[in-house]
Amino acid sequence: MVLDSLDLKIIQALSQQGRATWSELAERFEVSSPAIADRVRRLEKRGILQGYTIRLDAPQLGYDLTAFISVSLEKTEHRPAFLAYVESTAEIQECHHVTGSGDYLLKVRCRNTAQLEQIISHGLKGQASVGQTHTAIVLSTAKETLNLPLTPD
Amino acid sequence: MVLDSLDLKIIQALSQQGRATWSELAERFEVSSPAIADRVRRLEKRGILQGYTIRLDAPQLGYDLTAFISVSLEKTEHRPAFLAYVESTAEIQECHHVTGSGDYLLKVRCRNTAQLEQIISHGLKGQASVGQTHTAIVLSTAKETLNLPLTPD
DNA sequence: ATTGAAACAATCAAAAA
DNA sequence: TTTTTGATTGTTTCAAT
Repeated sequence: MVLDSLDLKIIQALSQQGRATWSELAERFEVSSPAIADRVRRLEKRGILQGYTIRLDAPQLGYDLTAFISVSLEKTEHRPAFLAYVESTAEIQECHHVTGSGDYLLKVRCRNTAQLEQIISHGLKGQASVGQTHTAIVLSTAKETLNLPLTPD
Repeated sequence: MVLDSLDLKIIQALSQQGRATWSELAERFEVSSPAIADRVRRLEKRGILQGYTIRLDAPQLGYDLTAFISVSLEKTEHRPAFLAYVESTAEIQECHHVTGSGDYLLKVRCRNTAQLEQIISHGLKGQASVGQTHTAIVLSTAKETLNLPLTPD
């Protein structure tokens, strides 16, 4: 089953205004609000719409430091322990298995360099599987969004 | 002006359930719903809570390919044109100025390798300022969240 | 920050496209 | 199967405290 143009318009609208009311969207797209509610419920059920969240200003919350850490794993048998560490560490926002020089690319948000050091030297290097790491500190962020380029007909 | 424990609890709750009703939060945190509404309005006004959005399943929407592209800029005078290109390209979800070998680290979501090639060979390499690029393809993603580790007292 | 009233939005069942 | 309508329920908002 495919997405029609109304589904895409709803997804696009909620990407920008995740708390838009069904009646707002109903008016904007010229359908009834139960129709919007139904579409959204179905998108949720299909797992396309996974949930609702907020965009935060990390620096205002004391998170002034963002870093990307490339991690090479040596002992592949300890990979589950590494992934469990990643899962349990709230400062690690993203963890991707990637091609290229490192095995995993981590996006980390932390309060300061002391906390970053803690994560690299104790958290990551403390994992039996972790070999080399390479850290790139974010100096500034020009763009950061979750939006996907959806093209409603 | 600082955040108190109720502010942090609201932020944390909305991070997980961005459409939670004020009355739900009011009951959970044992205050009235106008109190929740007021806190949220103030967090929005201060720019701490920047907005509401949704989490999408990118593969189900046809975005099967995620890549991180490290970009080196040569002619620094064309940097604004590069940033304008980044801004105008919906497939580029993130662009960070970073320390280390490349100047910028881009997170890109696209439909397939053909589209990735288009972005690298025409989009990026078409910019006067862009020198070398290094692309890491995401094989799988173990973690991907916007949440910050907030510690309510 | 709370209370209570008014305005508004979401949901459900029935029915129609 | 999906949408609309209209009634009901629940939520947000506002003024007063």
